[in-house]
Amino acid sequence: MNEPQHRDPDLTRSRILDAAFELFVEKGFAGVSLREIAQQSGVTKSLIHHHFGSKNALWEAAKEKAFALYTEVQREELEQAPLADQALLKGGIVRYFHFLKDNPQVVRLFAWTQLEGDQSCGDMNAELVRLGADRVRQAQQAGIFRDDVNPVHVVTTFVMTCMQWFEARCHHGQWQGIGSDEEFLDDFIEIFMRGLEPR
Amino acid sequence: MNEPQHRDPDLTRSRILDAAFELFVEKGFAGVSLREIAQQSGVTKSLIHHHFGSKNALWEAAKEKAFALYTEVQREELEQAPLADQALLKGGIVRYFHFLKDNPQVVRLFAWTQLEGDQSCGDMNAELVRLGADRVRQAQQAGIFRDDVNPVHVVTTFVMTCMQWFEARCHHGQWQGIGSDEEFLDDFIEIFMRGLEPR
DNA sequence: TTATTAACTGACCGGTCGACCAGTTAACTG
DNA sequence: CAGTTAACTGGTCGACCGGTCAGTTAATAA
Repeated sequence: MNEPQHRDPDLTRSRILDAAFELFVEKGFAGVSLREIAQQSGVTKSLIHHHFGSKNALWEAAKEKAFALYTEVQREELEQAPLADQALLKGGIVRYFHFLKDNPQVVRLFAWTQLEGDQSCGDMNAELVRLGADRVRQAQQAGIFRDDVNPVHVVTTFVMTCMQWFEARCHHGQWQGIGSDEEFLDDFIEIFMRGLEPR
Repeated sequence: MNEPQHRDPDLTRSRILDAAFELFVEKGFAGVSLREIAQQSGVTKSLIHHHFGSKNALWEAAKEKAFALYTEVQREELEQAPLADQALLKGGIVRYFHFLKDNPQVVRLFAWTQLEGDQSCGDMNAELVRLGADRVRQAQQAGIFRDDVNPVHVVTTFVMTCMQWFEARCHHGQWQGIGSDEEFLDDFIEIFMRGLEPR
């Protein structure tokens, strides 16, 4: 039987990273102090420097953690067999929407990096958008989508709407007459998919 | 002829507010110090406290400045005579898009407040959305738009897409195959308007 | 001209920031 | 077992934070 270890650098590292991730998502880079992260993760401030070097490096690590999950899930989705009919394309949108709903931290971290002007995660998205645009192009060639619009713009519209829905929740949450996540998604898909139908 | 005044409190106030606005838009509330604002506006830090009381109050004043412009322009737009045909509705979207393009600071300040969880400017938007939804409802009743979707969702989709386009510019700016502002707007309107056509 | 008000200054406050470092201790290696 | 490495601690650094205050100066009202 393994005796309980007094030291576990991997665990320590991940506890720091988890706490940093949570706090950065909540308040952004400038809004969080290393002392806060140290307290929340139950380690000393010096240990953070020991494991990550600086606040900036920790921030980069937190972003990487979030976007690794995002990239992995989306690439897996996009590298499946081409979606042959409208119902499957619709399913792709629904799954993307629910991924964001289940991972609101990713959405917030995206937003923080956007405001920072950080291009790195835009670059990371670039390949996913390329794959998505390929899918749209296939659907256009198959006659499922109209072919007089830029496939990249189709993907962009759909991605941005889903992102902004969750990012702006605190804004539109109080609007009179607005529906639930699912009701909004239904209406958006209705409009979006019909707008993409060939004449 | 007026002799040049040695003191001009109104000018001082507005110079502070302008500098604060610019810096808050750039870096957010937590990312800006009063010393920075003092330096940029050419006044002493104490004067900022004299005119605004605290950093928080200055932040509120900066938000108010941005959103006053936004609200005024949009209300004016929405209180015109009801838009009777598709071309006019399309024109409303185009004007909104270009307003955001011409006032990127407003978009960024919206984004900062969203991440802060500030509901006040969501509330401010609420009335505009109500007016917009009324317009959509009128178009539905006139048979210009399909009537099987929630009018609030129509407005929300359109507002969010325009907002996110400019907010996420640093992300999608590098994507391969993406078009200019105008090309994206054309495609979005194409999809969105056709998606709203009655069967 | 004088009194009052308010714009404005510079110094200073306690507190927090990220970073650094010398020293300690536990785990690993040969 | 001794020797090396690295995880970990506590204390400290200079810089900067938002805010306060006593004092000065310019505009204004009586």
